[in-house]
Amino acid sequence: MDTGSGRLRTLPSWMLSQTAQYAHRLVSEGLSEVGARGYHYRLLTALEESGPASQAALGRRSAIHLSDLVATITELADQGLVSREPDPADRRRNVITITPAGRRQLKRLEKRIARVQDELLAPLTAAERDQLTTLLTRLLDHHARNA
Amino acid sequence: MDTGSGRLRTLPSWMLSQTAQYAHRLVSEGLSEVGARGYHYRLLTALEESGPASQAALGRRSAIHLSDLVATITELADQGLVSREPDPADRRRNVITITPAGRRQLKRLEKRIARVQDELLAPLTAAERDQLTTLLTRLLDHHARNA
DNA sequence: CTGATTTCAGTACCACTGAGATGG
DNA sequence: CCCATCTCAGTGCTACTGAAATCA
Repeated sequence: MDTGSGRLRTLPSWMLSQTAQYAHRLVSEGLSEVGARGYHYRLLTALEESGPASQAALGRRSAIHLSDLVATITELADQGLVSREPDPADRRRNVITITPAGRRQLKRLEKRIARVQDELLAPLTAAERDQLTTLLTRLLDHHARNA
Repeated sequence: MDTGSGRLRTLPSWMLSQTAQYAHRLVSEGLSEVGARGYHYRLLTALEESGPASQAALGRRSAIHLSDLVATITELADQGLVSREPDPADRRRNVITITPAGRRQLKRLEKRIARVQDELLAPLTAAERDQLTTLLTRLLDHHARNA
């Protein structure tokens, strides 16, 4: 991957994009070894944290657009990792539930994700990693508020 | 934009992706006010820094994939911001040159990009901004070497 | 022949928009 | 009628892959 030269290299927005791209590549590679992609990990994680939920609720937790969620759930359901059942209490809704196979897959994904974080931050000390996440949190909070 | 909840929020790769997404949105909005997009700014900047150059050289400097560069140059040429001339010395090559109109456009883009950096980093002090860019530089250097 | 350059066509991922159908 | 939910189809940006044509 080419990181560019000149002014670009010192432009904060550019540095962030580049770093995020390395992160994305590492994550994608890690997940594809297990036949998954980012949306799968995000959805399965949200599902395990919140328990069975409607698609709308999962969309919020996983930060996946509802339109994309439809296809993502279909993919996971085809692999038997989640089930999609109509909600008897509210027939507009589907209730999505993680299956035992889904939990096993999530465990595998989590291992790979953890390894990837370490690769990503390899050149930083523990203190520096904290510094970085603190600064990023500040930025995220600010922009989430001023959305 | 939804930033997600749970474990996701503390995952470094996720925080980087999210911050980069805010950055990307701000940049895109800033540039689209002048009818441009990221590739245009990157290409024009590379062109002003290096002078007239072949497409291959520009691809390296601007970190734009050669396949995408073809379309980008065509777009800029259609707007009269760059010219594409065959190189008399090596007929495989095109020589791309920025036009006066291209320079004027680049000035406008630079102003907007500078404003965007400030919006992006608004919640950080000058010292914290330095901290952030230093940490990101460390990461980028590391991953660029171990490419 | 080898290798550099340009071009074209298509893929992938993530985010988003708009419209329609169903149902509370 | 209004609103939430789900689905479908399509767009945009960035990055990338593979293959062909041109020519030093």
